[in-house]
Amino acid sequence: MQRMTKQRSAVSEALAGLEDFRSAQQLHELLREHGNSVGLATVYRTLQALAEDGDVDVLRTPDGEAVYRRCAQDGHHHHLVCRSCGRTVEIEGPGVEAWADQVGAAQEFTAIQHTVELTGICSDCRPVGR
Amino acid sequence: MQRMTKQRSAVSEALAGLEDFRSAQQLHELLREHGNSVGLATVYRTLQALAEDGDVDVLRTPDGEAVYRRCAQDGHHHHLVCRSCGRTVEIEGPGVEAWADQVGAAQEFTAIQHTVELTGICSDCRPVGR
DNA sequence: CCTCAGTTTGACAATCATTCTCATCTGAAA
DNA sequence: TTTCAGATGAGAATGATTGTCAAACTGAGG
Repeated sequence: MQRMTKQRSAVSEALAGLEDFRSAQQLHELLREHGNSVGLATVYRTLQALAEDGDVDVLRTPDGEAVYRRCAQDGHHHHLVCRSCGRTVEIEGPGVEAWADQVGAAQEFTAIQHTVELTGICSDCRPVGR
Repeated sequence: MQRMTKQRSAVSEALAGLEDFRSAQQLHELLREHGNSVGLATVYRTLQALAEDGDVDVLRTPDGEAVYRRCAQDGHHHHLVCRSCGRTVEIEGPGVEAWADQVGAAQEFTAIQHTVELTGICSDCRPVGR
């Protein structure tokens, strides 16, 4: 059974106060700074549990680090990340959702989940003069 | 300047003979089995170089391992993977490609790249009786 | 074919995120 | 308050990936 411990709520609260993705290590550091000393292993365990319950989204940075963010209350969406400066824009994919379910059904797959991430070069990073 | 060495061509050849994604470790093992003894570090370096040149695609497995595949000559496509047994189906996303470019352009991003992966439970793994 | 400089290689050490271990602690039900 | 299964944390362990550096190799010239 899941218990409500101070460290578990501390992690949840930290996530609640953030808009974007953070790594387990960053969250751990953040908690320490705020006086909430929580073990690194516990941060990992808690994030894992939250991810399983669908309370947080997980994705991988290009270098393989896992980053977490509380599930957007404002609905499911995806990201467009600048490969140069890391600027992130949240986007919605009305068509993509439907497409994913449709494709899955056509292959006789159920419980379809999808990962869609876009990367590009943002206007600020585009070489000047063009 | 890039030189052509036997290990470099060995890696390329190994990739040429494969359809799906393999990790650096798997490729390393594969090469050893075929008598092409190549250092693990070299496999990593070569794959990195190939990825930079856009000759291979890289993506991350859910547990963070990097997997590589030669760039599909047969056109860009995505995967639908069974979360239970790992069975993989290749799928095409006519609409998704267009959607990605469109969304990117709307945000003033250029050189858009996208990652789209679907997971689900395949018919073989679905609980019987329903 | 022979030489030479700059590359590349490979064995092994070093990183680094994440997971495991296990003794100790704690929430919450009775 | 008692009780104990679930939870914690310090540190070890794991495993992929990268760094190190002397030795081997490639390719251009001669």
